[in-house]
Amino acid sequence: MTRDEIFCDCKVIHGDVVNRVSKKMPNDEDIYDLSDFFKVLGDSTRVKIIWALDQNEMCVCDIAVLLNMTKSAISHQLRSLKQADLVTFRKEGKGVFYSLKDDHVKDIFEKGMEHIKEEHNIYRGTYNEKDI
Amino acid sequence: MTRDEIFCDCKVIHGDVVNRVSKKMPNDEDIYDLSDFFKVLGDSTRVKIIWALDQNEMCVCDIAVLLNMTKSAISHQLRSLKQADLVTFRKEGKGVFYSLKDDHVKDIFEKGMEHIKEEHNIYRGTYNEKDI
DNA sequence: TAATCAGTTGAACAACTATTCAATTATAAA
DNA sequence: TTTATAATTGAATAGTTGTTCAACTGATTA
Repeated sequence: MTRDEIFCDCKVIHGDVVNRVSKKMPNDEDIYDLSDFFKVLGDSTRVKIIWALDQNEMCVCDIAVLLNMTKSAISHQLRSLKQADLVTFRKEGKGVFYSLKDDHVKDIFEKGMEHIKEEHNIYRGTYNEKDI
Repeated sequence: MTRDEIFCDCKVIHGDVVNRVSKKMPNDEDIYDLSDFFKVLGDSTRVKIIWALDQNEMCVCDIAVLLNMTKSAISHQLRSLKQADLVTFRKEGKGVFYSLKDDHVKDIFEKGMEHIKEEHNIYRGTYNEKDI
């Protein structure tokens, strides 16, 4: 009994493909880590914070004013970014100064922007949407 | 009246930094597009689908069996991926075969994996995996 | 000491989202 | 035609998440 007959309302057409791909799939832990990582980047507030910190280290108040949000909201988001190892911080007097931890994110942002800009170009040129 | 005195319970310490960074910030539309793009990648099911389609084009049934999920659930997720212009499809008989639309995602996944693996290395020493 | 400000935290709430379920469409074969 | 399978769709639901609010900690200063 092969993988493609286990359950579900499918008579799989390409059991060979499924089996081959199945063996090459990353383990679940890596999948979850990866999607969790992108989940952190999937919020406009956090994207803004990352973008800002890429320009300059900033304290919570600075970010709050920059984004026109409360210190509490910013602090909560910084906690997520800290847990995801995207930002680090140093304390100075009453203030806490945050900064980016490494530059992987910058590369990823650039790639993401490329993707977005290309989609824009597609729509401006030939449009082909929903023609089923 | 400068940016840093508008509102909020902060006496901003670094108004100069805030103003400078503020001018360099991307416009809101780009920020939202970027975070929406990452939001699509921020789900383990969609990550698995993308990873699978990077190996081979597959029909909905194939993916459903591979991930041990219902066709309906897969179809819903494929819709998200389609809307985000990450996948495309071709019809053949009763089946619909999906495949990756471009290779931006592959680059981004690799960068993301690098980030994750580096975090692991912090905890487990400096062992570095380089196969592929 | 008391007062002030930067920042954090937890609970509550509203908004969002992934999956399930049932119904439906579409193509192919009997 | 009828039957069967692939795939899609919409509604409902359970789980997740971002922000607000209030209370709190800790460092600085009067």
